[in-house]
Formats: sequence, structure tokens, C-alpha cells
Amino acid sequence: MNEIPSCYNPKNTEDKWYKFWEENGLFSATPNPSKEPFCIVIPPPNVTGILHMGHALNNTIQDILIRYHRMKGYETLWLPGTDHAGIATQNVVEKQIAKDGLTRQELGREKFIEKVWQWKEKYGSTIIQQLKKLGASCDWKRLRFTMDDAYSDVVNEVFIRLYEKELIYQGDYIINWCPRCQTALSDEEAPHQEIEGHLYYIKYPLASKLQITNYKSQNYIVVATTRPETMLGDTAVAVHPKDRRYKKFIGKSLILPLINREIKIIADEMVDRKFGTGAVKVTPAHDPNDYLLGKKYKLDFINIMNPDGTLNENASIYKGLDRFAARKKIIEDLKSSELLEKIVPYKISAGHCYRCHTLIEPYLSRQWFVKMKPLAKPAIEVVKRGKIKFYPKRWTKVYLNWMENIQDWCISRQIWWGHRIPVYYCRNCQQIDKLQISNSESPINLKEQAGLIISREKPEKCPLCGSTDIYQDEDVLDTWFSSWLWPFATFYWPKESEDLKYFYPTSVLVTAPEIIFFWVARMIMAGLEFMQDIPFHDVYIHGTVRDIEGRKMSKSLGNIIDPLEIIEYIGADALRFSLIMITATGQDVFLSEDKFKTGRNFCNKIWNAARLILMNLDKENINFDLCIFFKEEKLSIVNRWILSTFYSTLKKIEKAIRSYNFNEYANLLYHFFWHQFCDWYLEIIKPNIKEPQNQLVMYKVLEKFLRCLHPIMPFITEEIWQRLPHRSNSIMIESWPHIQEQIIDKKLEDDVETIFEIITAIRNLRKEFSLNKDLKLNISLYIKDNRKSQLIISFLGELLHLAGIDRFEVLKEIPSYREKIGIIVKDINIFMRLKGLIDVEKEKKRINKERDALILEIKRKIALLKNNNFIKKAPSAIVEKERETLKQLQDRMHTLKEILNGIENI
RNA sequence: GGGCGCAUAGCUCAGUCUGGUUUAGAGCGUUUGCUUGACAUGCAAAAGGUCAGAGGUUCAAAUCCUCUUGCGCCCACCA
Repeated sequence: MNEIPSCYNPKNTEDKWYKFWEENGLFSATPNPSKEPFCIVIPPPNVTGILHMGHALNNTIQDILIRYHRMKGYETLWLPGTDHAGIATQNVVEKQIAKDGLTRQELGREKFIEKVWQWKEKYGSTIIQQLKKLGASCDWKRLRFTMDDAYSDVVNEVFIRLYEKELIYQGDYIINWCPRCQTALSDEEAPHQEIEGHLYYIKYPLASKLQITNYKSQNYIVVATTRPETMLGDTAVAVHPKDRRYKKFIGKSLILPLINREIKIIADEMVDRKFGTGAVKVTPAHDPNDYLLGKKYKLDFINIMNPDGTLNENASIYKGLDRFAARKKIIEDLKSSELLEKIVPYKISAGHCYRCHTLIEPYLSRQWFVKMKPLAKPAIEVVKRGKIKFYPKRWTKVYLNWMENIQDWCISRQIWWGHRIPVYYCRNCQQIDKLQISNSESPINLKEQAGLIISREKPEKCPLCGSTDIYQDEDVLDTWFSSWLWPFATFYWPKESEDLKYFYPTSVLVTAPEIIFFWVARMIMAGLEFMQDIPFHDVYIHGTVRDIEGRKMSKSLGNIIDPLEIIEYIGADALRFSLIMITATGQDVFLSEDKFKTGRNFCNKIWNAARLILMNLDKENINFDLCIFFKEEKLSIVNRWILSTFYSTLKKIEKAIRSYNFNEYANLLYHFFWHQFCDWYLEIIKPNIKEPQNQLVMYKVLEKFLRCLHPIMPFITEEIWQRLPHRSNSIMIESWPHIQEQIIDKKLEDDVETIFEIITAIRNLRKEFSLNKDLKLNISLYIKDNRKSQLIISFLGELLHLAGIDRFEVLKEIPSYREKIGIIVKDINIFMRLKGLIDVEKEKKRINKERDALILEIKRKIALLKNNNFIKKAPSAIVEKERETLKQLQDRMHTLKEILNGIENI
């Protein structure tokens, strides 16, 4: 007794057992043809990552699935790894070297990358250590990193294969440019956010009226814009061809203010007559729509901006100013030359860098793209045909909608940390100046591009001219261009390894909704393209962890709850259980610190129940053969009840896990253990805890319960299980309990619960009338149902201590209620002599209240049963049930009246 | 402009897909009583809900359909 503390302390167990599992190789998986595989590839966290609540939830769910299937007998692999996270990691290391006053440019590419690798070696495994703290049972021997040599080979191979299939092209397009990170971004990396902006109305004078200083409406056209600084790059103004206001101006010229460049007025149906003034400035190098117009009407493309967001030499006197400073200055200048008509507040939705939240600049530059439509087609099919299923299924629609409107994917990034594009150039053959703005045909015809070499290995010399003056493309690939290969690149495709054959396709992908487009969709496309098979069967999308007010947790808001602090304080088990308990399938989680009490208290409850059992369990003499009791039908009612209840619960649990209802799974175990096993079962057997069958059943149920709970709470279950008599090495490799259908007895469960209600009713009465706790009661019962009557006779005796009952008798006929008080539970009448001990008026009031409710209920039932439609149309079983219910209610009414009469005489 | 989610007890949410076994559940909080040898991180009990509103379908609606209101999210090139 002294050896088990009365308060559970996770610190004594968690690290100890994790080490034990790892050292015993319990996490590792090997292809085994005699077993079914179950495999999850982890959504690789960024190497820069530190564990947040989103990770905690995501990985807890995965670990539950993994541990469950492992116990179910699958060859189970959870493959871990980290993502090199191009921009994020580069930013981190840049910040670090900035402390020494260095920039990456000063350091040079090679040195800088060396620094990043050093950083990765030092800090890159932080998140891995944190996942271990959480209890994640990953096969760490297979830890992958997207920048490993073998993985990088896969990335190159994929690039080249796509190139060979002409699914990769290079061209000059308007892309999302982050002036802070100074790189292109894909559309997904530049999410739109609404910002408070302005709509500026600017007068563009007609060329023929240039000399007139006093502008009148006939002498100019007003254009509306949200980004006035881009006017420096205007090469036209467009109006709708049918717009009466402007028809006469089409084909004429305007003078671009401040720059004094002559620009044409063109007509195109793309222009919305209702917006602004109906005339739109056209800046082909700085706006995607204007770009299209520029192509269509062969306008000039004037880039006015440097990669860092300052204006370049094309911006005349504004050169060198930052884009926002330039905007301010331009507005001032327009104002002073009376060319600004008005400014109105205007909300605009604009792209922001998903890494640094800087406002994106639409920017014309030469980039590499993947043609997505051909890849998307089969990926749409597999989801439509149900080969891949989303849980909850509403995400299917989101996925399909995106897939059906898919845009080409810009995959080149102007950063240094990442997979360098396997494209080489021969200086001798042709110079290609990146970011040089051209009006050339796009996409560029790569096959005819002299001096461009696409190769798995760095070529020694140019295959055309033999020159050795060769250099590699400066750009690296989008981080997601490596992540989208994750389910097979982690097995080092295209090598046909045993692992790849055995574990691919993986079983399920567990992730958050933000990542459906970035990753899930693309993995499906890559799997189908390169493996000719889906990458996973199920996609489980869980919710986002938010704070109690529904905001995302973020450092800047200061509303972060750190999972590691929670683990430090209450342990990983409690954290895991609490999270799972409050996470309904696919629903966002609103978190606050007090929610973790649930898990902490539950740990303690389990600990103490186990403590009670361990203190009383005769480990030496326990008979493990449950069959003996069953065969001889010697098992007591309470033991049959707890076993039946356990297996009923287990059945529901299996169903819940299969449908990804993890909160239901947690809830079922919580309720079973706390309110059925502890509150009733253990309390009932406590006085006879040493009886052999009680010894056995309490042990069995606890042990099986621990196995069921293990996927959610791996540590405490192992700790207790190890203290119980056990055969194998660890609970995590024990088998999941089988449902014993023959033990489930619903009728018995119902009856026993009715008996519990009797106890509750009596406790309630004692409380209501403040009966002295030492007062022992004598009760009499009348039960119409003979079967139930037998049950009560043989069972109630074990329960008397729970309600302070001294004796009870079961009567053959309805008793007289004279001088007694009565209570009714279902169809059981209970009465007892309490003369002089209770407040009669109070009791009368209580019974009257009960009667009023009963009258209403009976009226409703009668009305229902008088309804011919109901009798005719409802299933006969339902009608029968309603009749039965009515009869019971009427019996009850009758008894209540008797009780009321009887009470008058007390 | 499209699409989605949510609205149920004071608070946070289950239950809704598959209508009738639930007199609508849980946890937290509140109230009351317990220092009985597993556990006060506990035990026993209580109070608390016209299931957002309106209409419809049905013998029967928290549950299915339509609309309205209020919050939240995602997508989209209206300058």
C-alpha cells in the first residue's frame, strides 16, 4: 500500500516507458506477408517547428490510430520525418546571422547553405524530441528529411519526368511576389486578406488637349485604382467597347500624368462598365488582368519595381522609393497638379505572404510552372469514385471544387534553401537573364531553347557546343514540390523496395483543413502520376485548435497554450485525453487551460482505482480462467453486469474508431470506467473484494480497459499494466480485446440499471429528508415482473451498504401504504416506514409534483394512441411500445394515488 | 460573387448523416451534504433546456426540406 502513492505523477512514468518502448524496438515495422499492413506517413513538421496544440492534436489522433491498429494485429508503420521548409527555414537562419551583422548575400550561397545545415543539425530535431514527449509511436529508425540525398534524388527524378512529359514549362507571367522574402510564391502561398484601402480617381488628360492647363471633363478621362503607384507602368487605358461615355475616345491617346508618356485608349469587353468610372488603367507588368490585355493588344510591359519592392529606373523621379512611399508621393504630386479627382475608402482583398504576411505584389517574372490540368483529371476521378474518402465528407466538395478549377503551379523560388532546379545553361550557347522582363512568347519553348540542359547529373559540358562554361539555374523548387511526393519518396521510389510494395498505398492521412490544397490534393496527383495508385485510402481532416474566443493560436496574439507546458504540468496522457475528449469529428477545438482538468482528473481516477485493485489483488492465487465461472454459471449478477457492460462499450468503441469519432471513443471509456466500473462495480464488490470471482473479474475488466485506453493514454496504461499480472513485454504489443458477444446481455444491463435507480432514489430520499446517516432503513418492494423480482432478490443484498439499507423484503402483493412512504422506480414500488422522521407536507408536495408531470405524460400518450393515423402508419412495434408505456404510466399513477392516501395517515 | 460550418443547460460542447429506446446527454461551473482506509484531482445528491426564429414534409422532427436572423471559416483576377 505504501509503495503506491495516492496521487498519480506522470513524471515518474512517461519518460521511463517511452525509453523502454524505443529500446525494445516496439515502434519498428517490417514488411510481413502474413499480416495486413497499416501505414500512416506523418505530415512532416517543419524543421523549424516547435510543437503547438495543432501538432499535439494531429499527432495524438495519428498515434491513436497507429496504436489501435498495432494492437489489432496489423503490421503497423508510422513513418516520421521533417520538412526542410524552404522559406521558413531560410528566414530563421537569416535572422540568426543578422545577429552577427551578416546578410546571406554577404555570406554567399554556399556558405549560407552550410549555415542552414548546421542550424538543422543543431535545432532540427527539436520537434522530434517533442513528438516523443507526446508519446508518438513512430518508427524513428525510418526518420526522413525532405533534403536527404536519397529524397532529393526523387525530387529531381520527378522534375525530369514531368519535363519529359511536357508538364513542366518556363515562362514570363505575373506571379505572386513577396518583396520581403524576395521570391515568387504559388497562389496557395498567397492567401487573400481584406485590407482597408482606398480607391484613387486619377485624371488622365487627352493627348490632344495637353496644352490646356484648366482641365475640363471633356479634356481627360478619370481612371480608378487601388494601387496608384502602378500608373508609372501603365501602357494603356481600357474601356468597354459599348460604353457610350467613352466610345468616341477609343483609339485616341492619353498622356500618362507624371511620366508624360503617350498611351492608347483601347476597348475590351473585360472592362466592367459599372465599376469606378468604367475606364481602367492597364499595367501589363503589374496586374494579372492587365497582363492578359497586354498580351492581347501587344502593349508594352513596363516593370517599374525592383525585387525588394522599391521602384526601379522606369519610375523616373520615384526611383528608389519603396512602393508605399512612392504611392504617397505620387498622390501628393497628382494633387498638386490637380489631377486627383477624389479618394474614397475601399476594402480590397489582396494576397499576403503566408510566411511573413507581407502584402504580395503581382509581378512579372520568368518562372517554372507545372501544368496541372492533366494531373488533376485522374485525381478528381479517384475521389468521385470513392477510392479515396474524406472524413468528414464535406471536404470532398472543397477538394473537387479546387481541383476542377486548378491553376498551373508556380514551382520556382528565388531563395537558396531547397532543391535546386535540375536545369543547366551553357553560357556559350545562350544567356538567359532571369527576371529580365520580356514580351516574348510564353511559355518558352524549352526544347528549342539553345543552351538549356535538363539533367539528372550536372553535365560536364554542353551537348551542343561542347563548352564547359555551364551553370545551374539559380532557383530552388517550392517546398511543396518535395512534400507532394512524401507517401512514396519516403520509401525512395523509383527503387522498387519491399517497403514501398508493402506499405503503399498508405492507409490514412490525418491532417488539418488548411493543408488540403497545399498538400493533400497534390499528393493524390503525384501518387497517381508516379505510382499509378492512390497514396492513401482515407483522409481524416480534423479541426483547427483555437483559443476560447475562436481565434487561431498565434504568437502575435499571445494566446498560445504550449502543449509542452501542459505535459510538464499534468503529463502527456492527460493532455492527449483532454484534447481528444473535446474534439468532435472535424470540428474546430476551442481551447482553454481549464479543459485539461478533465484529463488530469481522469488519470488520477484511473490511478486510484488501480491502486484499490492492486492493494487487494491476490496476485499469487488468482485464477485466470474466466470460463470456469461461466460454465458453472456461478458468476454473480454484478460481475455479469460489468462484463456485459464492458463488451457493450467495446462494441461502441470499435464503431467510433472506425468512423473517426475519437471523442466518442474517449467518452465511452470515460463513462464506463468512472461511472460504471468505479462508482458502481467497485463500490458494490468492495466488501467482498477478496472473493475469487470478484478478484478475477475486477482484474480482467481493469486489464481489458487499460488495453482499450492505451491508444489514447499510452503511459499510465503501461505503468499500471506492468504492475498487474501480465504475460507479454508491454501493453502496446498486447492484442486489442475481442468482443465477446455471448457475454453481452442487454436485458441484464437494463435490469441492473433499474436496481441502481432504486439505490439512487433511496439516497435521494435520505438526502431530501436529511435522514441521519447512521439510520438504517428497512424497505419492502413490490415487483410485478417475476423475472425482475427474482433478480432483485438475488442481487439487492449486495447493494444494501450503498444506500444504508438494513433489510429488505420482496412482497407478493401490492402492499398497503398506510403509515409508510413510497417511491416508484419504473415498475417497482418501494416503500418504508419513516413515521415521525419526515416532513409529511414536504413529501406530499414532492409526490404531487411527480403526479402533475405524470398526468401530462399520460394525456399525451392517450392522444397519440387515439390517433388513427398513428395506429395505421407507424410500425406495429412502435405502437405496441407506446401502449406498453401508457400502461406503465397508468400503473404508476395508480400507485402514486395510493401513496398519497397512505401519507395522510402518517 | 460562390461554397462550407456553427446556433442545444450559466459556460464549452456531444447527439442531427440513418426521424420513434433519451422523460434531450456530458464536462466545467452553481447549490446541498460528506475528514467512512482507492481517489477532495474525490463521494453522494440537486437545480438548470419551449434544441436560434418562421414555415413545410410526416402518424411522429433537436434530427429531413425551405426561408430568415446572428456568428465564424474557405475559395474567387472587379481595377
